[in-house]
Amino acid sequence: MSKNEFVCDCNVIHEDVVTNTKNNMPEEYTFSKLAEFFKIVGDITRVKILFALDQNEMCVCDIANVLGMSKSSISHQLGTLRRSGIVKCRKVGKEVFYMLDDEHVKQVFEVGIEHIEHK
Amino acid sequence: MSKNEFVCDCNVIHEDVVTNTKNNMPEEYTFSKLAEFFKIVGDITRVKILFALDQNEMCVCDIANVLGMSKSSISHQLGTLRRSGIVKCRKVGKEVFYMLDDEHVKQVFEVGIEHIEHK
DNA sequence: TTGACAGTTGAGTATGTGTTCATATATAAT
DNA sequence: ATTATATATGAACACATACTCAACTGTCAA
Repeated sequence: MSKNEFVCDCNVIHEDVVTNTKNNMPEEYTFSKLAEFFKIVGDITRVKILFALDQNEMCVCDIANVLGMSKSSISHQLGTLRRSGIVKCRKVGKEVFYMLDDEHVKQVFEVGIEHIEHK
Repeated sequence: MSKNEFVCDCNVIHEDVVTNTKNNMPEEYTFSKLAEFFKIVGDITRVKILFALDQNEMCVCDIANVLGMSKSSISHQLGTLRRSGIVKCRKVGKEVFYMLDDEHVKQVFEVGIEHIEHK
């Protein structure tokens, strides 16, 4: 217990780097939110939905047609996106129009596309 | 088969929007790459690793200590990050130093943090 | 050569997740 | 009221994935 105040099975190789980095790490909550956000975008169906909604607000049927998928599946994914605050909707009669909730989503696409084009 | 040339069980509500959006959609490969990239970043362990490597290049033991996790687990995740081209490494004796492979990763963090702070 | 150590890797397991199916809700039209 | 339609939702299934454990490779030191 003299030199191992860390909760893992490793020796500390570069103790100064480890200590400094530990001190600079944001709190768990920040990482959690960050990862959750990217995880939502990191699904091919949802990324397609977001791309479509970046062009037009659309109802569930429209999106299902654009992606060639079932309404149920799209509705589930829209629920996920809505609960994550990435998408919002307005109801008009029987139809529900979905749109992007956040202007950052466009920026997310740009960064991502820039990355994959850079490779 | 007269009005349903789409591969799903829905009626087309706004056919013009659907057709236009379909025409503007990038190819499957682009979406696939885009989603894959965000999926990799969208894990709390990997996002922590990337944040740490954004500050210093580090060996596996260092990262394991910073995150308080096992070397094996970190090594697995570093393999994933390396195979995705997000991280690269250099070997020095027994140690393997990992670093960010891509200058866009910093930008990804910025966009993500901006998003979660905006909420 | 032998032992110690940094790191990798495959198998196993537990958990998470995306889609489908069936059903429910809500609104509009007849 | 009844029917049709647009969407939502819970359960179930199939598949993916993050961690652990054990075994392995490669490098350094004695």
